[in-house]
Amino acid sequence: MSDLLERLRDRGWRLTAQRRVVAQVLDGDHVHYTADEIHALAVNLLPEISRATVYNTLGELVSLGEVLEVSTDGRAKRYDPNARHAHQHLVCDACGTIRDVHPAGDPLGSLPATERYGFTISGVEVTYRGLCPDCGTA
Amino acid sequence: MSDLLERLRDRGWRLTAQRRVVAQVLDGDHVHYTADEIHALAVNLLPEISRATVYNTLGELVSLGEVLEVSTDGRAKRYDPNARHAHQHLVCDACGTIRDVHPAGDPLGSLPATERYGFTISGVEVTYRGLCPDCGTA
DNA sequence: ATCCAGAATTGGATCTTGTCCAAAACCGAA
DNA sequence: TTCGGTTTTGGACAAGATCCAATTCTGGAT
Repeated sequence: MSDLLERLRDRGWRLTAQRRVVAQVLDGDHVHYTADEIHALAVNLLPEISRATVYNTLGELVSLGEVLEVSTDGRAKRYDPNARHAHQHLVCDACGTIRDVHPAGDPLGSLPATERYGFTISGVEVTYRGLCPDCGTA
Repeated sequence: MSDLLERLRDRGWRLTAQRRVVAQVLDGDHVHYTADEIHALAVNLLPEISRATVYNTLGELVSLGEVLEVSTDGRAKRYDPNARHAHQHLVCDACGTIRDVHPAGDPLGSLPATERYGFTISGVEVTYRGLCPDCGTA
């Protein structure tokens, strides 16, 4: 966690109590939260933090490349603090939970030119879908 | 298009003017629309159709497996009438446009057991991201 | 051709997610 | 300690989507 905060200070971030708390909540988990979940967790540590600040801070972390924004279906976006390591996601179709996975194989190469339709391709995402342990046994 | 309508009638669907129009709008395109775009197109053909009906109909088509719901980032969901053929998506990060692609290679196999964390996996999605021809030259 | 029960449609209210703004509070360099 | 510029706040707002009771309509039965 201090890793992240140090990187941010080096980039000129002011270290406010609010930002520290958001960083602390995000730290190192492999199951990702929505902005409102992060807000709820942050409130436990700092009761007066506002929703807008959590959204602002998450947005800045995404811009800086420290956190990834992951969205599934019409649900709320989730924030993945594990932006530095290549990985894929496992999504529960019932409750929306997202987990990181680190598959062995290389994700397929890029698209053949005949399938690009003039697009400039910058990346590939691979998402596995299914039911998490909690929802699967219902 | 009548293919789709016939399959639906076989499953006990009542064929209303509204449903016919939604099916007609969805028919066979490889660039996918949002619900509101579909509503706008439907209004051209049937001025009094309501937004709720378009949402209802799309939801039913998704439940029946005739249409896929595709969502990207915080944007509106898009509807992919091409549910019966395996394919992947090409998404424009600037304007949200989605196109189908039909890559040659098999999408990677399923996840190794050690990476499943108790999930029951039902599918894999592969999405290429980039800029479409219109947005890329800006 | 007509009737009728149940299914579908309507449109407005409502919910959720997320963004925006001006005022107030705060951080940290000097 | 002071001060300027950065952050935070919270309430208003916007977009996407869902819900609901009242109304309309479909299609099988007659």
